[in-house]
Formats: sequence, structure tokens, C-alpha cells
Amino acid sequence: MFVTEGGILHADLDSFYASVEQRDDPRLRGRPVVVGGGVVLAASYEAKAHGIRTPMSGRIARQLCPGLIEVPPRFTAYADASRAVFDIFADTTPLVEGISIDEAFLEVGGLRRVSGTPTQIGAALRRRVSAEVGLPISVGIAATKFLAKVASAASKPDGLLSVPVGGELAFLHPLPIEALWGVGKVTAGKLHDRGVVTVGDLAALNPEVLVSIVGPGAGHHLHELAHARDPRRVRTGVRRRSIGAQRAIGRGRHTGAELDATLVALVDKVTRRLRAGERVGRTFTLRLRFADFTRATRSRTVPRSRAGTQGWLAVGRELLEAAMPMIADRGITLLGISIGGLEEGDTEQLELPLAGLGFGDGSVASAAGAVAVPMGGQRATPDSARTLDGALDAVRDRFGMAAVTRGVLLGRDDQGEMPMLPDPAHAKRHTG
DNA sequence: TCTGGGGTCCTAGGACCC
DNA sequence: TCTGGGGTCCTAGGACCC
Repeated sequence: MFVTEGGILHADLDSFYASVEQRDDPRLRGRPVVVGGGVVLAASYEAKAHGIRTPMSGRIARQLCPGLIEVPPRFTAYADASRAVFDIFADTTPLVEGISIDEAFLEVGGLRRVSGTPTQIGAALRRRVSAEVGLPISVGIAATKFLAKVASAASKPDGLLSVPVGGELAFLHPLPIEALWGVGKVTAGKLHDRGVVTVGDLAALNPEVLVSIVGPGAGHHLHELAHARDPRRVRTGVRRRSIGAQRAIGRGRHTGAELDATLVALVDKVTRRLRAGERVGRTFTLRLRFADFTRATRSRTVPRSRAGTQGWLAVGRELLEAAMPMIADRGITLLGISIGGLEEGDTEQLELPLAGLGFGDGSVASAAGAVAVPMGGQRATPDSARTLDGALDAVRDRFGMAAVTRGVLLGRDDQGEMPMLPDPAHAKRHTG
């Protein structure tokens, strides 16, 4: 059979979060909707028609579109929808490479006899996602991953586009360089300064000149992409290399206690995810963002055997302590952590999860003294870790707690104080 | 335009080892 | 004693993506 189309399919849900909201609330359909709080996380096509983009501040978005409907994000709903769509991907071909919550590559080149041409498979996939999950999805088809991705973007909204074999350059060269994967604002600016505007312009550039503009790594990569050369295969089973969490904490002064409470909450969140995924890490990175939007990172690598929950908190505190002069100087607006160097690991050796007290508005957490309360060096069994995690979830649901400390929990609600976890020997009363 | 919360990969210098 | 090349690991920063 003469093959006229490539076998790689890129499937990309349209305005994912906003589409889920419109699916679940009929009143939002056909209306300009954005998902997000301070910034726009996703915009419906009706909102995009007003020039709204992500990540744009909510204030600007409201100015652009007076009738705009703003919805807070519901991440669990998006995760559920994503799972349902990925189940359909897996049902389509065993060769699926997920690249984010809402997009994936599918290798379907070998399925012609069983399932039809890539275009037929892509069309069937779109019908199934629409019928079974109720969401619009766009599909690009090409001989390479990169072109398939460009094709799906070009097909939006709710479309399908196949770049025929042999027609790659005709499709690619008129596009602006920003269409290339890896060309962002900075690189585009450098290239524009040289008069390079389209992918065709870039392809015509001597590779050595290109390297001198953007560096060797990006230079060779972009030269290849501009000639539609991309040898990367669809890979299954790609594992995450780091897990992190961050929190924007607004402008203004933040006390050391507040920052510590935030750090404790972040460490708790990340180490729970490590336990859930049975992974252990080696490198802890503290991320800071300042009022002028400059950033800094501080990292520390430790022996894997020492990488437990309490150990990570200690590392985080050391790094934060060392960064305090910089924080005092520049004014911190975001605190984040990530743990990298991940491997499958024996999570049984991890210490108990963090537990404790803290409230959503930070100030209370700080007033309550959200500090770690050691539990006498106890080791966690998988069961005790899960139990404690479950108890903490219940406490969070009930009190809206954000920051937590390790040790015994005492909560306070309308009924008065409530001991949340056993171990009275280490009870520490917080009156919030 | 004044900014969220996840991630990936690349570069470059220094320490250290053979 | 002074010198070389090559490799790995760690840290920090930056560009980019969704």
C-alpha cells in the first residue's frame, strides 16, 4: 500500500478546563467562560474571541470581555475527565505517550489493517471522546511528533488535520517561528532581530549562524525541526522526574513563621505524593519568586537513604533560613519546592507524614505556631502513613487547613477542641 | 499585561576523581 | 613538582511548555 500519511497522531483537548466546565454546567455553554482565580488558567472559545489568553490576569480578561463568566478550578473533575480520555487513547493503540493532562501522542501507523488509516482512526477517536466524555478534542496527524503537534494546533478548534507525506515543508515553512516547539518569547526575539520570521526563513539559515544566535543545543534542534526532521519515537512509560508544589503568597511582608508554615505545608503535600507513588528522591529545590518577579532557586542533594519526610523538611528549613537575607531584601511573593532525582523506592522507610495545625489564611497558622512537633522518631508503616494521611484529609476538609505541622492534631470548631490523632504524649495545644 | 501551578530540558562553572 | 585530558556530580539559573 502506498502510504500517503504519517502514523503519529497528536490528540489535544480543546480549552480543556473550560470545556469541562461547559460540559458540566449547561448555563455556561456558548458563553465566554474562563477558569481561574488571579490568572486565567483556561478560556472557552467564546472568551478567546475577545482576545483572552492564558495566562492573563483576571482583571485584564474582565476588561476585554464585560460579560465574562469566571469559574474557580475543579482539579479533581479535570483529572477524572483526563483519565476517561486516556482510557480511550489506550483503547485505540498500546503506544500512547502522555505529555500533559490534556494531550498525548499515539502511534497508529501499524494499525492500518486492524483499525484503518490514521485519519480514520483519528476521526473515530474524536467521535468517541465526544460521545463518551463529552469533550471536544483536536487531532493532528503526521510522520513526526513535532509535525503532528503543529497539525493539531492548526486544526483547532474541534478539528482534524493530516499533513501528507511529502507535503511537510509546504505546510511548515509559511508558519511563524513561534510555531516551533522550543521557540518562546526570548528565542523568537533573537531571531526576529535577524529578520527571521517564518519557519522557512529559519530553514534557509546556515546552521552555524543559527547556533551563534541561540546556542548549540537549541540551534541544531531548531534547524532539524525547520526541515521537518524529528526522529523522536512515541515512547510509553515515561516517568516523572520531579514532583513539586508551590504557593503564591502575595505582596507585602511575610514573617519567618508564615514562611515556615507554608514550607511545612508544601513539604507535606509533596511527600504525600511521593508516598502515594512509591517514589523516593534525592534533590530538594527551594524556589523563590520576588516582588519584582525575579526568581531564585536553592537546592541540596542528599543520600537517597536519608531522604525522608522529616529530612526534607529539615533541608527545606536550612535553605529557607539561608535565603532569609535575600527575602528581606527583595520581598517574596512565591514559595515553592520540588524534589527530583526520583526513583522507585521503598516508601516504608519514609517517616511519618507531617501533621498538625494551620489555617487557610496563613496569619492564623503563624499565630498558632505551625511548627514541627517531633513524634519521638517513630517510623511509619505503610498502614500508619495512609491512616495519618487520611486523618489529615479529613481535618483539612473540615477546617480548611492549609499548613500543617507534624505531631498531634488539635482542631477547633463550633463544638470546641477535638483531638484528631492519637499520641497524647506529644499533644501540643493550639488555640488558633 | 502584571502574573498560577505544575513540569521539562539545557548550560555553565566548580569540585572531585582517575 | 607541575602538568593534561576526560569524566561525573552538584548547584544555580534560564528558557520553554501546558
